[in-house]
Amino acid sequence: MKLLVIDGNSILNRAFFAIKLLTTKDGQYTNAIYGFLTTLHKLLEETAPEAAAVAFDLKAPTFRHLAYSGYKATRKGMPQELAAQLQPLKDLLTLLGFVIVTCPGFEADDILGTLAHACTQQGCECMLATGDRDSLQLVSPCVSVRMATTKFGKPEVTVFDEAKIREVYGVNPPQLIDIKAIQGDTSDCIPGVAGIGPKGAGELIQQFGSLDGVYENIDAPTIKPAMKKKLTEGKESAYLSRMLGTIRTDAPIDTDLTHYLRQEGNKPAAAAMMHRLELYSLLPKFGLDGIQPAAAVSDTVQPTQNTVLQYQEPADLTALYTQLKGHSIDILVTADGSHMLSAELSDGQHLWSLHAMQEGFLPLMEQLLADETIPKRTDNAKALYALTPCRSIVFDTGLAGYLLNPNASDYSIERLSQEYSVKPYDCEHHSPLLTFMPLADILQQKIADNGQTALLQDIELPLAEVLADMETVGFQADRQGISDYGQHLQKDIDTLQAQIYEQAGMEFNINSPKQLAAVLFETLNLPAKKKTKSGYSTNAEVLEELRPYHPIIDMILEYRTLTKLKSTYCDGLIKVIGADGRIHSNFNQTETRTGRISSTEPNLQNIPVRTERGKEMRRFFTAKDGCVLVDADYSQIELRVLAHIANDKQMLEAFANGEDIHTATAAKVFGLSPDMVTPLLRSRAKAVNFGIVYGISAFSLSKDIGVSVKEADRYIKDYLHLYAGIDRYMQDVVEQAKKDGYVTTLFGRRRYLPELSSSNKNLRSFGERVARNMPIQGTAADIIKIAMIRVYRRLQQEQMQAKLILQVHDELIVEAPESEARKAAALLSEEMEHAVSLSLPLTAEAGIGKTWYDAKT
DNA sequence: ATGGTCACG
DNA sequence: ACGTACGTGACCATT
Repeated sequence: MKLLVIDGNSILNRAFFAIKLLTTKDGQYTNAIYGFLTTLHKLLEETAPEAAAVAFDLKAPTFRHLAYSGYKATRKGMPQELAAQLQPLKDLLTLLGFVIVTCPGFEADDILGTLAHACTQQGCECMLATGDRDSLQLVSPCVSVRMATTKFGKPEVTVFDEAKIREVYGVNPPQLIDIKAIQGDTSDCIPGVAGIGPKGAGELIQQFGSLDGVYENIDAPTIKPAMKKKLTEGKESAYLSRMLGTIRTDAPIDTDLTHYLRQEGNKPAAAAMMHRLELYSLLPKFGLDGIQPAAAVSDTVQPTQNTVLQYQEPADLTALYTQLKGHSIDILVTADGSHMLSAELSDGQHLWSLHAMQEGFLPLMEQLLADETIPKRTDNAKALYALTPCRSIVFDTGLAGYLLNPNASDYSIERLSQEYSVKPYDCEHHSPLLTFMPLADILQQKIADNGQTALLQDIELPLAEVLADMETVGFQADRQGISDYGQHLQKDIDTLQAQIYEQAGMEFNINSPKQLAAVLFETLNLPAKKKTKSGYSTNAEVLEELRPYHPIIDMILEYRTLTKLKSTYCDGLIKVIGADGRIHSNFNQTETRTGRISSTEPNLQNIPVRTERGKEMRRFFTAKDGCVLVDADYSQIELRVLAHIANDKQMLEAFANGEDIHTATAAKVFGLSPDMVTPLLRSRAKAVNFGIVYGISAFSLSKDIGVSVKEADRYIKDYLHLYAGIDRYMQDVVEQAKKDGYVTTLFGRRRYLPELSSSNKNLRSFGERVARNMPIQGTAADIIKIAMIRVYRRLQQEQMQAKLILQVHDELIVEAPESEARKAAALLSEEMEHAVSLSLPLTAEAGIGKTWYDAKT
């Protein structure tokens, strides 16, 4: 039989330091777990053992620690980021069917020694896997060591048998103990003999065979007087070191090797755990692809009711509606990936489970969903609204999950059931029938506990309908116009490409940062500035500085601009224009950590505007025949929100007086009258205003506005002195966040910040910046969401044809018949300005035009 | 799949 | 001494 014994701590440690920190969206660190499991997988493939054990240290000091009091002194505790991964790894290994072995008073390598010894006695082959060279002393005819390392994130394994050790160290494995006894090992706090290193120690043992041999021959002529002196003075230390360095083989652990035979484990639970750790690439490596992850893995939360539900065969569905109408009934409508509906209905005693394949299902659902008197819960309100008119949708598990913690990427009922450890109802005859009602109950309770009920019911749920409508309506696009513009761009791109090749003296792929860097910094010998992980950076900021050195730089910058426009906007947009001539973007409501919505396939929230040539794209976003576009955007919404939240007198006053905030800031900071503020000073003040919202640093500000770090630091200090309320807010919000573990917006939206308790300074600083920024960005997001709902409802109430079609964070676009244009514009800015009442006014100005380009004010 | 780059607020 | 502004998504090259 072949037994694989793994030094868990050693391999976990190596993996942790070899792989950059990874976290799940919930903040669970996973890099060491990931590295450990890839190494484990490689070991299993290479050694195919029938039995396996994973050894771990326990925290308590071992006997060897106690034997030498200096031992612990320099040994640092493991970083918190690593410690947090230990228990999850052990749990996962157990679920994967591995036996975990620990032993109080013994270290992991003593367990390796003990199991190796047991194998030797029982005539089994033993393979030890570790990252630590100490274990090499255990190698024997039936014991080999797999030295595991991680290179560039990939596991590597070197096999050490007796021959290999003789080749590398020139001695037999047990003699390694004696070498170490002389040379010592600072990392293990083994003193050795002062003044003798690896070379001297190795020669001595090779010559005399052992530590005893050395001291028996201490007068031998090959030992020079200086060496003899060191050895004599260090004799006691040498023997102590040998004791410390000898791995024990007598740990009181289970040595019945059959107990380590590999087991199946609990595959669904293991798969669920890997999903939770977001280690998707490992699923196939452990035979877990295609395994349905366990729906519930923990017993910590019981279903809210202990009702035993009687499963009812779905009967005649038309009759069912009549039966249900007027009774208090719980309905949960779920939409699968392709928005195919199913439903669960319960009257407290019975459970009906309905699906789309049943005769009469859709008509029943449409009737149920449209019935205002019947409250319904769902896992995807937006999908329901997109499918059919709905009334009284009172709860959405996905939106609730998102509000409870936006640091996740998946708000499916399946994943939420795991996160909140919800068990299915116990349902007679069909046990366990999966129902998500208990999950909905728990989420609803948690939303209430968090004070987020209004946020859910009054903002997110109504918004789902608005977004569904925006997606359905779409934005008309001028396909021919885009195509012509693309052709025009392509001509210029071809010309530029030829010129670039000529300047470079060769042809290469300009789109490849790697090849471009080679041309610029090697062929043309331009001064390289910034580096990235994989080479020299060629981004616009770097190129900008290189412009004076070579005419090719301008061409490349131009080429980048044009190819971006061509590929992302011309080619990209043409691909997604529907048969109706309109672009139907997807507006995701549970994507961002701040509460903003995001737009995909295509992203309509990053259509160019900052340069004239890019802005041209907006001419191809048009109103349909007989209609115009009405576009309104908030003026400085984030700074206004900041002024409100921080309750900063100076800034509130500036806004209340209708001043230009950047000019006002410049005037105050530089002590000038507003009409003395030059454009340069205003732009610097503007950069500081932006920087403040992002959680400024002097370094970044200096880079942004091109002054020294010292000068930038002065600006920030003066700014915070002037706006004392903002200064206080920026300190308070971080302090509060550290206390609570999360920050919130004015409307109770939360973001948890595990980064704040990281031991990594950069990560912690990041957390602090986020703590300062999220309440501002998030509150602005809340406000425009409220405005969207109000605009949507007003347009309905006024029975207008106009439709809301796009949101770009601080901007709303309505497509309206020409006859409604002025009314729509007034309505739009009115609803945006009055969406909420703050201690300063919000302003939104509307523009009207045939295209987006023309409508934007 | 990841990194580099660049488009937006 | 180091790395540095918040939030997104798409495209391309490379692995």
